[in-house]
Amino acid sequence: MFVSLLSCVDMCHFSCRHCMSYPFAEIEPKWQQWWEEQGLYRSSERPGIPKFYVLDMFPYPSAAGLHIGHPEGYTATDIVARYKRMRGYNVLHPMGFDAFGLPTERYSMQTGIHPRIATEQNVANFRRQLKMLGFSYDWSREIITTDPRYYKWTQWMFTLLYNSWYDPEHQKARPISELPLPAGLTDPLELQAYQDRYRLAYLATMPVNWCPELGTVLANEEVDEWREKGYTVEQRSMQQWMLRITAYAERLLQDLELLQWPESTLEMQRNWIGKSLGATILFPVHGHPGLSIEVFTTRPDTLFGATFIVLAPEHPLVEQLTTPEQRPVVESYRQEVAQRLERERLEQERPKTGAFTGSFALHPATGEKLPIWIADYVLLHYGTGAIMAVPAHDERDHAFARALGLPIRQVVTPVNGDSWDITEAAFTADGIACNSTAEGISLDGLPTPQAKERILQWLEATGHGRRSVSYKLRDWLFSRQRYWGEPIPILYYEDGTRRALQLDELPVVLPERVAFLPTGRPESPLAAIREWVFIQDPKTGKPARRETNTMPQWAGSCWYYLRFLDPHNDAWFCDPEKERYWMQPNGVDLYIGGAEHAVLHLLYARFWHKVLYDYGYVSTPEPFYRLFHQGLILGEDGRKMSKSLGNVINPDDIVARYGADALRLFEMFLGPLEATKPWSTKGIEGIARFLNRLWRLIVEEDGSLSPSITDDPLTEEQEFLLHSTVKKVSEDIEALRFNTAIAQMMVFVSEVQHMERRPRALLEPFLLCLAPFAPHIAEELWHRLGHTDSIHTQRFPDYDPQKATPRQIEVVFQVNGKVRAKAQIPFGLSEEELRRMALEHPNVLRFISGRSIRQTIVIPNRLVNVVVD
RNA sequence: GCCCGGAUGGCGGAACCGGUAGACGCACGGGACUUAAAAUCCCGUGGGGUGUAAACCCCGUGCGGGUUCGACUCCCGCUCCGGGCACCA
Repeated sequence: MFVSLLSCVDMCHFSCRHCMSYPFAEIEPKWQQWWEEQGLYRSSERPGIPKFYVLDMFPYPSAAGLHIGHPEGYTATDIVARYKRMRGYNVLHPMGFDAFGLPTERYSMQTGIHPRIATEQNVANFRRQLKMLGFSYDWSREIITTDPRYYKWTQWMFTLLYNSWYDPEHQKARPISELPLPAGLTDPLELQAYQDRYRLAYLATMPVNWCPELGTVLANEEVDEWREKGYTVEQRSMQQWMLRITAYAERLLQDLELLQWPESTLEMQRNWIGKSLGATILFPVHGHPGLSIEVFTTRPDTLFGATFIVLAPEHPLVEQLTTPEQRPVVESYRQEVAQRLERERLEQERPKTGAFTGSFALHPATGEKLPIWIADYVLLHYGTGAIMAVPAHDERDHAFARALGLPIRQVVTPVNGDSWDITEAAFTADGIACNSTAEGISLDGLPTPQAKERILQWLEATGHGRRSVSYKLRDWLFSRQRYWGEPIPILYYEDGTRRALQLDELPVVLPERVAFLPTGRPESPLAAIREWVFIQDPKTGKPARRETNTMPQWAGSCWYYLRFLDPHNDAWFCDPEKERYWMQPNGVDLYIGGAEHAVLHLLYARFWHKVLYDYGYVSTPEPFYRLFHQGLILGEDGRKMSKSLGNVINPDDIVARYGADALRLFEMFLGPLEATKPWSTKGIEGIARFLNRLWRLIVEEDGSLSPSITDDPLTEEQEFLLHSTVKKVSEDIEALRFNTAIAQMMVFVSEVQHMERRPRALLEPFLLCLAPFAPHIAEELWHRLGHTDSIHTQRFPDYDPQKATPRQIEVVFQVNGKVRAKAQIPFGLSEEELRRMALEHPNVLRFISGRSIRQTIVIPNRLVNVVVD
């Protein structure tokens, strides 16, 4: 009985939903097919017509299919693309797939399905889902980064980097052949080693994160993710390809000025680049004539407070500086540190440890002997890998001095003259210099900024140091020991020389037959395919070995926005004329994607773009001028959607139940685009109601056109409703405030619902406003109203500012800032008239009686505030 | 620890340049239609109070101050939440 009752309710629910909902399941695929047949969203260069390039961050096609978060950003760009088209712009709105990467390779290891096949399947599913949502992509421009016709150019760009050096004088990349060489450098291996120090892509041996189970190195940002899944990650020293992104640090920082990006993202990039101004100072080593330790500091004004020197444990001078007596201590400390690196480095306030080398440096101003220590709180890769320790004015140095009993000398006092207990804590703020006098130099009494300037001049004049700049940014580790990535196009010869392949030799195609299972050896599965690795080089006739490492996942996304401009060109990555047409003057005009790419993809792509710019291959210094991040959509429970929590919403289910238009509208209505906000199943039902109400304005229950539709001219009220709606919707689209645009459209529908006669002149412009948001229902109703051409090729309606202002408006009368009365007045009523009305209003009189009026403030069309004693 | 965001009804949110706080949606309550339900439509809904009623009053945008005729909005000092970086000299 219970069961039958349930099924009855279910059936009723089911059948009612079908008879009451507009037929989205029919009309959505119908129009999608029609649009495709008509080629409605194809774009081509049309000189003289203003262009608009609106781009999504293309997805990684996982086996799980589209996540509910994908349609959020994609709908936003689609609304803008459709709106701009209707405004007469030549819009480029492409889509593709970023398909190389570890997740697919892992999937293949588990299922035995070849990554190429798995990618094809996943892409097909993603493409189906994207088409189901009715996005206006120009699918003829689709690209997939794993296509050899695409990655040919990714490989070519690598060779461009390899064949370039950064000329600091001209501040740009130049061909390596133009690198000035030292006289007498003729040996090929020596020449190669010399050039390697300048190439933008170079080999370096360094400690990396190696995961034995995965059989690959991992990027630093990937380590935590895999450790959480139970994999081990260890440090290994391996030879790796690096990209010299640090050469571009200053330009990457400076050009952020050109961009309209979220402040948080700009800030993250600035922090990531991490520019510090300061000085490098030379400390001669006692007993080693001619040998100096170079330190970097941002506080040269505290030079007189330096009481010891600390080198990074891996610093190249440690060997030479360690005295025989101290060797055992130093050696054991270095080993301890090397092992510690393998453990988590996360322990926040690790106690300071170190070892004394036995040597001393000489203070450049006082000649005092300063002990030279090594400690792991000094990092090899930042600054010069060595510091002058000023425990009085640096917290870390203070902690170290306290832990090891080293002297602390105060050389800066608080500006306000307060005393400061320097043994208790470091004083790190700016202040007034003291105890800072030696022969020929004194800083005493100078405020910190002036003290810095004085000491810098002294350092430069005496040759003890110079102004310098340091960046946190490090070079980009670019190789992976993976199969599913772009092969790095390098050949090695038996004599130790190597060369990058030339354009006519690209692409280096990924061999199809491969064993994916990790070998346990620190090399790519490609290394096992001997017939692919070992070849006779056709250009030189010499036996050669291919590079078996592949590129990281980020490579393909570094330039895809350029390939969309000319996706089928086999002769060049992008025709220069097409590049100029679509990229001038502001590159990608709108780029929307997740904030998780704030520093990785968005920094890497900017770097590659600048290299291409230096060669004149692209015409703008930056790729993406306006960037926006869509916020995360949480599960209905307010937690992040995840399979294990069971709160994942699948777009396929939503579209089946409510239609694509409802999903699109709802994701935009949820809240501000950039906000994190929870999904709500009840909420989408509200959107479905709105669309049904709209449908019933025009279509009768039997499917015929509503008899309420007339050819009447608009009344004044109707004109106001229409023009204020057009104004609100167009302004909100430009500002990406889709939630409030939809709210206004809801107001419109509610009002029209109550009209017995519904003029076409009211409904049709409204459908044009709705078309970018809900393209299917707008197209269907447009056709039902008798049109035969597409609504999406119409002009977006203009509004008349006069008609968008109401005739009557409510104003408030305040007494001392409190609302005491309201009144309906004609819009634009004069200040005098308003003031008179306020002062005559009984409720106002009641509050001002017996008091004297000090002031009356009149804000036309808004309020009158009467200020009384 | 440092850097960036944010905090508004029962919930998601709105309020553009300092000018009616709570648009729009959800949820909830009442009503109409219906044998009944669903769907649909109408009315109400920040909290408290006075009044038969029409109305009217007080409080209210995380907390404490300030500027202003007037503050969700600006300034100073906190609390909590989210994100990023993290021994960067």
